[in-house]
Order: sequence, then structure tokens, then C-alpha cells
Amino acid sequence: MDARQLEEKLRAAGYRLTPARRAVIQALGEAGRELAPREVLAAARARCPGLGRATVYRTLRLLAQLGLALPLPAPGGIRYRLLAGDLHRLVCRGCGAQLPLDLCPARGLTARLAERSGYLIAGHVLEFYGLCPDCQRRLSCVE
Amino acid sequence: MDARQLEEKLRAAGYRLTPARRAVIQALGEAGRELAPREVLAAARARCPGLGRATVYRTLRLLAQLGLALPLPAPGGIRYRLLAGDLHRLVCRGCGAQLPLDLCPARGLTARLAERSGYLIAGHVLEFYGLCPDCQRRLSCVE
DNA sequence: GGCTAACTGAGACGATGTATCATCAAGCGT
DNA sequence: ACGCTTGATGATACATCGTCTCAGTTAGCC
Repeated sequence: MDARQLEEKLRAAGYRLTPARRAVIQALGEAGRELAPREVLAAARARCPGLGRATVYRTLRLLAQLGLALPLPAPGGIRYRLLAGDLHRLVCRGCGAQLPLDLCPARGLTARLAERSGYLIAGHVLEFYGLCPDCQRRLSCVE
Repeated sequence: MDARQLEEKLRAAGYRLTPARRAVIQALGEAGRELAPREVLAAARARCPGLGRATVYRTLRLLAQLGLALPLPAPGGIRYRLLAGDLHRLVCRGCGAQLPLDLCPARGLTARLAERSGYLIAGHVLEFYGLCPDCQRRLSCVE
């Protein structure tokens, strides 16, 4: 799902499409990785110079509520990324390094789960976490 | 994995087992749900009266790095829970409501993934997210 | 073009998380 | 059992984060 489609989804859900919101969405879309709110603010100001901090937080929260953006815990606080389908990755809890995965053992479950729960399911995250080789040494984790 | 086992893992990894750390671990263990750092502080002070804020943050970060606790994004900030095996749930992005799931399509992948990546894999999270029936109405999401 | 409700930016505010530092005590060796 | 050594602690100060309020603006609809 690209930035243009997200803008349409916002509209379809009854929200206005403003320069501030477009700037936030496009900043997230161009980054291609998760961004901290402060990074979103910096990047989005290139497109919307006077953009305020509060608006960035409001927009990120709105996108997350609608399932269009994904908040992820990271060292240093929560980061956001646009939801481009589902997310599968292997994350190092020590340094934050990531390896994307191309497996998906969960896709077939979504429809059944939605039916049984009444939820409107926007996607899923499958995240394996642990320590990368470097951090295994650095943290003297002997397991 | 209960609190006692976690304490042993800390020791095994070369860290000291102090009253402050035990209080944090036991507070998380007894809660049985994810806690915000401020809640951890309040609960842990019952066991370790003078406990300081900085120590709680330090301990939570340490536990997360070692894969013994899990930071999760929630409305209001990051929350932590002890890692009791893997986590599978369905989460509402609107209000934070959760449904635990008893499926696990990913368990069999861990060993192969660890071998190929060199990571020490502590566990995984499979999280479906979307909107619960209430929030679908409240946010006028027409999807 | 004008209306109206949703949205915005500014600013103030409390909460959150980190850095520093003197003091303390866990765990080890004896 | 007792000291040592060094990692851990609590207090404090500080920077940042995230929220709230409010007056002014503007997107979307007629």
C-alpha cells in the first residue's frame, strides 16, 4: 500500500486530507523504515514547513488507530512505519538490528480469526527476537 | 518461565541479583499482564521501599536486552511483560483491547532461523491487529 | 464563493526517560 | 566469617516526549 492509497483510506474513513497529514504520510512512505516521531517531524517539515509537533503526534496516532501505520517498540522509544502489508522480521533486542524474513505461516489464519472475533483485522506482525552474534558477546549472555 | 528462573538467568549471564532487580521481576511476574514502567515502580516498591525510578528503567532495559522481558507498544507508551514463552494475540489498535490466541504457526521455524542467522532467539510474537467491533463504529472506519 | 466543523500551530504543562555521581552491597576469594 | 572489588543503587538534575488547550485556519460540501 503506497502513500496515495493511504490518503484515500483516510478520506474514506471520514477524515480530511490536509497538507500536514500528507506530509506525515509521505515522510513515512519515503523513509522505508520505521521512524521516531521526531524524525517524522523533521522529514515532513521539508514538505510542510510550519508543521507542528502536536500535529505529528495526532496524525501518527490516527494512522495507527486506523491500522494504516504500525507502532513498534525500539531502543529509544516507539517508532512508526507505514503498513505495507504484513511484517515478518528477526530483531536483536540488544542493538535493534533487524533481518527481514520472507516467510509467512500466519496469512491463512486472518480470515478465520476475523470471523470468530468480530475484529476488522488490518494485518499482523510476526517478530522473532533475540540477540545478534555481536550482542551475544557484548552482553555476556551465556544462555 | 517463572520469576525464580528469570533470576537464575540473570545470574548466569553475569549480572548481580539485587533486591531491586528481584522486586522488579516479581512485580512483573505477579501482574500477569503488561505494565508501564510507572506501574512497575509502584508495584515493586511494596517489596523494595526505597526503589528509584532510574533503577526500574535500567532493569527493564536489561531484561528486555536479555530477552527475559518483552516491550510492547500500547496507547500511552511502551509496556513490559515477563516473557512466558511466546506471545500470540489479537490487539485492537483503537482501544488496546486484547484477545489471547492459542495458535502457533511459527514455533517450528525457530531452530532453523537461529541456525541460518546466528541469532540467539529468545522467542517470538505473533500479533494480529485491527479494530474491535466497538472501535469500528467509534472511528467510523468504513474499510 | 460562503459555511461549518474539523484541523492546525503555538505554547504551556506534566510525564517520561537518561546522565551523573557519591554511596552501597553482592558475590567472590581467602 | 570477613574484606575487597566492582557492579549496582538512589538522588538529583536535566532533556525530551507526548498531551492539552485555545484561538485562528481551512478542507470539503452546498
